[in-house]
Amino acid sequence: MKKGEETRRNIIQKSAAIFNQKGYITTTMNDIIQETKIQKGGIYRHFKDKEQLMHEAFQFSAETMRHYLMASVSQHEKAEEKLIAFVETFLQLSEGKPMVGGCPIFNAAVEMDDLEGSTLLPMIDEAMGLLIHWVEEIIEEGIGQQELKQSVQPYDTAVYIVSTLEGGLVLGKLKPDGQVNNIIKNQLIHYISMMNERQ
Amino acid sequence: MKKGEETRRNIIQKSAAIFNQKGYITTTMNDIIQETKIQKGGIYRHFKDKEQLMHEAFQFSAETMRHYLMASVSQHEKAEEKLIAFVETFLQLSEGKPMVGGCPIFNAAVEMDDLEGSTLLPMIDEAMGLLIHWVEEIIEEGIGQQELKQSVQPYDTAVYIVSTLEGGLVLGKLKPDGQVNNIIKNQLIHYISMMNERQ
DNA sequence: CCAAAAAGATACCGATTGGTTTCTTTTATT
DNA sequence: AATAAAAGAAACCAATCGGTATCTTTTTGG
Repeated sequence: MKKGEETRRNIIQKSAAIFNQKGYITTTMNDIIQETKIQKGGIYRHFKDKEQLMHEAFQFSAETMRHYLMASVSQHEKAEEKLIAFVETFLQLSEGKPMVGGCPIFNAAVEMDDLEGSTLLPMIDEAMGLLIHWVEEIIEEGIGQQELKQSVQPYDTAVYIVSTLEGGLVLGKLKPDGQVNNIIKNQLIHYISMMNERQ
Repeated sequence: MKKGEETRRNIIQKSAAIFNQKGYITTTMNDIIQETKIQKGGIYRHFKDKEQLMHEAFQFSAETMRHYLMASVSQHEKAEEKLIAFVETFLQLSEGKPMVGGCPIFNAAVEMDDLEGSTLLPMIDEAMGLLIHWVEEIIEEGIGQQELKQSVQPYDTAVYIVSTLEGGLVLGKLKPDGQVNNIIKNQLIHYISMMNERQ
């Protein structure tokens, strides 16, 4: 890999972490300079403006999270196990895995959803849609394999699970003793177990 | 009421709405000037700095939401009905009632929870604690009145309900057709009904 | 109705914002 | 090793940030 491409990725990676903690608008180019140790001229050689860097950093964050979740979920065969793995892996975000600052899609959604003219919003919308659709597919497959009850509604269930996880992650950050995460995890696992065909 | 006090409240009210949509740090004094039609000198006569205005605006928003929820919940006698009223009234935030921009406590939490030195964070923490504790009390009373099952854990259930509502509210804003709100509402009402002593 | 006090407008301040220009250094290719 | 191209540093830019000082207007209490 050429040198330039390497620093380019480094800038995206570093700034993605800052964006996810401080927010996209709140984060300044000086914040990124401080973290990357690359001067303004060096950064603006790789990105035409802050907006482009925001876009690429967001996509990087969303992808990172998808891959991390995917690696965990794909280790299981049954739908119920996949869903539990999804829940547990998602809640690892509270421990900074695979990134600090919580769910990047959700954080960006809260920051941007009331701002007019946000060019990031379509990307956020798509990334959240992907996440929900993925859970939906896991459930659909589980129903097809007759592991989950036929009465389960895949989309509704996916929206419900993701909503609870996202909300719980934020509430857990206010009381950082891990108690909230355990509550959300236990309640969701119980909820998922109720979808099982047997019992 | 004296004239000054009137404008003071007006500034708090207007800026609270902007803060809840644009975020506290992102909102500029010029945004507030534009909305209140009061010049900078006029505003800074009532508030020593932006931080003080942020604090008072947040408390105003949190109180407004509490009062709105309280007015709805207190109309019911039984715990199950109270909880359902809480869920339905909370989700009215998606329609801008009693304020635009979603839940002010949660929005502020997402914005501030990773920022160091945020003087707003303790207030956010307290406001969210109040909200959860209130739901917890409704559940405790319901158990005491033998309306809800003894096996129900008040705190855990309160955290779970609020998490789902908060997450669902944000997800609903990305797809503003009201579908997500209906899903969250139906699932939570079903969840609450399972806590009922009979059935 | 009048003076004192309160409220508000205007103009300004230094610091910081995102962004650009220019110059130097490093990397890659022959 | 020489040279061109790529990468990065440094200095600078106008615009905007939060905040202040000063002046004018409006409200208030006697």
